[in-house]
Amino acid sequence: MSSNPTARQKQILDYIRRHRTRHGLPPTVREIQNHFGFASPNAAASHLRALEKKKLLQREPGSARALRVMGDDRKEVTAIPIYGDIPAGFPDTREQRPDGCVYADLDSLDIRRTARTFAVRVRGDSMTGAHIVDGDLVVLELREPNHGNIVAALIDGETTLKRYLVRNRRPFLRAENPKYPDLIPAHELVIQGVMIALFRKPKDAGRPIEP
Amino acid sequence: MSSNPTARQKQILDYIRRHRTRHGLPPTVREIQNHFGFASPNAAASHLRALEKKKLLQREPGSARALRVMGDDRKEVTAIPIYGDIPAGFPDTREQRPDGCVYADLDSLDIRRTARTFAVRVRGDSMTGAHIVDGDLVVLELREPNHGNIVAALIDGETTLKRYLVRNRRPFLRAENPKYPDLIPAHELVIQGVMIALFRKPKDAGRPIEP
DNA sequence: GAGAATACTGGACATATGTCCAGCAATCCT
DNA sequence: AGGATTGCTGGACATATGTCCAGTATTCTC
Repeated sequence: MSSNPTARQKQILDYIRRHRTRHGLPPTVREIQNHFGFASPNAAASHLRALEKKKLLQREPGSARALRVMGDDRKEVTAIPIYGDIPAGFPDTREQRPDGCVYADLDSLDIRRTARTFAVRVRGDSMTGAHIVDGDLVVLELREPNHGNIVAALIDGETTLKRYLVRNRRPFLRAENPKYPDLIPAHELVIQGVMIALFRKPKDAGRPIEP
Repeated sequence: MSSNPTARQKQILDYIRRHRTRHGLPPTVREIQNHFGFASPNAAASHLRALEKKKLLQREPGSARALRVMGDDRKEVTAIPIYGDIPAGFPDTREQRPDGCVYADLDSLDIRRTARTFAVRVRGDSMTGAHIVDGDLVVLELREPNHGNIVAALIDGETTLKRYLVRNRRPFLRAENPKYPDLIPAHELVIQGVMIALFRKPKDAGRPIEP
């Protein structure tokens, strides 16, 4: 019976979430009022009432800031392991040691829980034509690729990112960089994953000294 | 000057932590009082005062439940609001309506909790030279840009992504695409944010039909 | 066209909550 | 011995905060 929020109600929910992560606690009714410029606290309160009715929010009557956005606990943060170097035989062996993890929610990445997802740090310039550059973190899903997908493939014991193409029913790999030739697999094509997301943190994001 | 808590003060800190993870928000002074069986709220309040003095706790005077255990910045997922369209005057006006949120952990993005962070959906091809393409989600931080940073700037009432450069002490903007000329600001340069991360979910990440 | 839901304004009230003052006993420091 | 710190009791106050009532306008729904 939990219906969907209206556009306005979605904004309220987002504000509550944002306030919680920024300040460590949910906002008060009047903080919501001020943020949205309401003239009365009742405007905010009635939104909360509506959201509670829709079971999108839980409240504790009479208790300050006692707001709990439902489904936020369910908003699972997936830990995606980062493999700097993928050895042969992946993903059957379990000896890989992730160089860390990146955390993101399922909705943002459109990740299916059942899927095996991992990330690779991109090295080289073989995919600059697809605007994937050295240092990027590419999130991959373990599945069969479709024509045109960008995939991580195992070639000569090394993992590289290439575009997966099919011509005359024969799959081959193409680097998105004229410097590199197409790769026609001699025997078998080992696809380790299909790109579903990209994550970049510029190195030059220099920050001023903290005050 | 941050000394160590006494045994009792440690219990207080632990209770605050536990309450926060269990209920989603820190306790009130009187909730602490009741939990420890104090006869007066002042008993709890003076503990909080002592903890704040030792810099183990941060409080917001006059604000309910505004307790923050220091050094407790766990791996928390930040909700970053996505602004599809940023109106003039941002960020002073409060009329912005996020089109949603993207969630990521603080470590991945190197986000400071105090910083104001938001995201913009990239439109156009003005930054393809920097490998930022249409549809990308750019995470920005509200701060002064440095030479070479990629920034969101307000030009003619529209927000566009450009590289921020300084020559002869004069700042100007450069699109990373030869199609577009440099932008020398006539009067004032309105910088809305500095890029700290990029997030891409390929549209062509075609998936096979779910079983 | 009636009714419900949404999205508010405006004012008011009860209480939840942070804070302050005065005081007491025990412990630690020097 | 004396002062500072800790750990409380007891009472009180100001306000921060949740909540309620009445009313208006718009949009959606059937």
